Amino acid sequence: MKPVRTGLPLSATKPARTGLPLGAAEPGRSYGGPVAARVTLQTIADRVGVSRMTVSNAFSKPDQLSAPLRERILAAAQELGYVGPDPAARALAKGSTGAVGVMFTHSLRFAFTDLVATGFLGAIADELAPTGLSLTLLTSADDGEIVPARDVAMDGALLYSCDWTSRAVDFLHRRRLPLVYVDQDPADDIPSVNVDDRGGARAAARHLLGLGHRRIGLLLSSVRPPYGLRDAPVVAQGHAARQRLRGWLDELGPAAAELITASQDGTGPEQARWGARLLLDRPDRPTAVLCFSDAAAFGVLQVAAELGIDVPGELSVVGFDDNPLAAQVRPGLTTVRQDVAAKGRAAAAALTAAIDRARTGATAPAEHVLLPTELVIRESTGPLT
Amino acid sequence: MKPVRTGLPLSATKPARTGLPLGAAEPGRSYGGPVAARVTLQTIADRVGVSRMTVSNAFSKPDQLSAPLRERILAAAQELGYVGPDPAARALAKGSTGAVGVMFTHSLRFAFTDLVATGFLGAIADELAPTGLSLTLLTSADDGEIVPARDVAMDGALLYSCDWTSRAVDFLHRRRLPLVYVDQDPADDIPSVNVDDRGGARAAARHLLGLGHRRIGLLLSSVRPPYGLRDAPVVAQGHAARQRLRGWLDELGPAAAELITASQDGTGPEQARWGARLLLDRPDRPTAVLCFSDAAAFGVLQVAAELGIDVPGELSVVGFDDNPLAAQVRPGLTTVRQDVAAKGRAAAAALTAAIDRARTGATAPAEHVLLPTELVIRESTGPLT
DNA sequence: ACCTCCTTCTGTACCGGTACAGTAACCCCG
DNA sequence: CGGGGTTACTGTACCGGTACAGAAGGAGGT
Repeated sequence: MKPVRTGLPLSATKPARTGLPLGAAEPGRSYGGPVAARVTLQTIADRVGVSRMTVSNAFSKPDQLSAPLRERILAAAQELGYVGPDPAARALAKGSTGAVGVMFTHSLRFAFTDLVATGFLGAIADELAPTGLSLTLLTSADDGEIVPARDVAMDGALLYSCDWTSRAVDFLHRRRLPLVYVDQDPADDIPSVNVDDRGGARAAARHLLGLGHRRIGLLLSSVRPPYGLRDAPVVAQGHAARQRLRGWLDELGPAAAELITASQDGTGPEQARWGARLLLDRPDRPTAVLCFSDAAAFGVLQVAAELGIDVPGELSVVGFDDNPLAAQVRPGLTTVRQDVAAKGRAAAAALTAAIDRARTGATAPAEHVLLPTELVIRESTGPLT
Repeated sequence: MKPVRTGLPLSATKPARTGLPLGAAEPGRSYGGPVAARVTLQTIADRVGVSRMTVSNAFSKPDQLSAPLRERILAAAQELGYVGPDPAARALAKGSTGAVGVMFTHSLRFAFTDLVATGFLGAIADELAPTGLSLTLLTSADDGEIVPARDVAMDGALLYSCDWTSRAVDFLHRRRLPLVYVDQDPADDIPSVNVDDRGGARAAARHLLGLGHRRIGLLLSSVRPPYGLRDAPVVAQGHAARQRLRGWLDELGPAAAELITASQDGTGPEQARWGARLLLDRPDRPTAVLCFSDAAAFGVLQVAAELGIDVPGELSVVGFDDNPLAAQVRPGLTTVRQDVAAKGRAAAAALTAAIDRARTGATAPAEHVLLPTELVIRESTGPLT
């Protein structure tokens, strides 16, 4: 007698299979309902007359059994319509799913509309593909019953443009998942990938100063009253935005009397135009504007055109990111390039490394990658006239 | 005595907890290694002095236990650093993960670069968010050890711009996952979402005929020699491409002697330019071109500009999709609009419906959605001169 | 002939939850 | 004061796999 897992109480056992060729196919203990019962490893095992474990090995560890037997098992599986080990069960038993998450605070739509985000994600997808890991898109929504960050099985996650304080991010941490921060304030024990936002911003500011500009507008993101320029490097939303502002102020001087700031909420085109108006409608209109992103800069270019302000004759505009559109708008946008594809590749590599580390129990210190930025001068900036 | 699941052999049991307040925290049976042992439902149960089931209910079915006890349990969980039921285990026990897949044949990068794809995916993401389902991106890659389509746990999947014959698609079917076809030849038993490609193509062709064009070029996708126009409606890759061609031929007449066809491989900009050259370099250059996508049409516009061919003066160009860029290129591209956002919403809705159906065992017939298309006339088409 | 090693397969004990069918205590009612 | 219905919690039996430690049998060495 050998015990066999069945739907019956444990005391019920089945006589051992002899391994002899079977006649008619056993139709899978059909007390599961009128539909065909679920085919599991056990079904195949019974059919072929081997142990469940051997069938498992046939799929997951081919070198653990003889080739002919494996063939027989695979054939039986095919015949019974068994595709392979159930992913959910395997995930539980092995402790690893084949998927990693990417977390956004913004609506997920942002992940597909913003060219900087899509470039980044595309690179991740490409980099992850050969490892066999799939990419799961996570939102920080935590209102519903289901909170992806807490309830989706995954092997690790990328935190990208996330709200630091969201409950979802907290879940991710508390689950002790291998994480990688992208464009976030680095933490000692968590690998991170960042670009040299501050350095790039400095270059942008120096560029304008070199052209003679002194009344320079700064277009910030999500800095609401009562906060002003002094607090902005702290309260602006997003590590990148804060670093960029810091970089500008490094060069311009934090107290520069002639700095004019405006802040927009969010990253959509409407918000960009709104922020642009705040700067361009003023009587003491700046002669140049530094924008926290290209998307924001596009708003400035557009509003300038509407107001009949010549760029770069009357107004210089500098963006950030080198969005693919930056080279295509007229005039071409001077901007600070970051290599989003490289960022994506680095992030994916850091994540797979972190997952490996967690799996093997290795305790290498967390790596912190800082990618360079580069000022790209196009037609939207010119000398003060 | 009540049996308690421990790491010890089954015969070992533990005396029942009395429910009295506990002294020092039991440090989680630390024979798991030097690091803190994993915190599970049982850990919390032992701590609070209730059954594992009650702890499970505290998280998953709040109305199954009294509020004060639930509070105590949640507090203990918090204290022990327990985030919530393990997603993998829950997936196995409940038979549902919180994620659905979207399958691409193209490199995943395509999912993030093609504006038609991103619009579609963004809409899906938006539509799915309130349901709590996460989106997992799947490739049809099946070379590695891990095949996402077979090895990733999910509740259902969308098949989008897929290679019909790929092994990955087959896996998805054989797993009996709830599926929805998008832009695929509909199958009776599987819900599908399509747009009226054929009708739209007819409108495009009629438009050109009405403008007097007779020598019309057709830019196809992935129709390699030895196949010609006659076979193209069958062999062209992608349901949409085939339907569009059929629609053109409906109006132009399949044997129209003056039709000129060219085919490009793939959907990238280079391929588009290459396909465009095939048409425009000929001595019997067509006076108008119907393209299977806007992306291809952009290639035609670009090459025409390079060759000094005036559009629409010497050449009319019609695209397909109404890619967001179609309105922005010069001259504005006449095209057949499909509402990709609506397609995404419909696909997401169909998938959640299919998943519900599978869950409840309901057997409603599969729905087949067909969304309208609309000819959008811009500046790239004009009368034959 | 005996011992060792390797290959191939098996059995048990998990992975960490949930479903479902109890059971005990309490409440209300006639 | 017994019966019927709640409410609150418990026990058992799974979900469908994998890890790991045997066990059986044959090959090879001495």
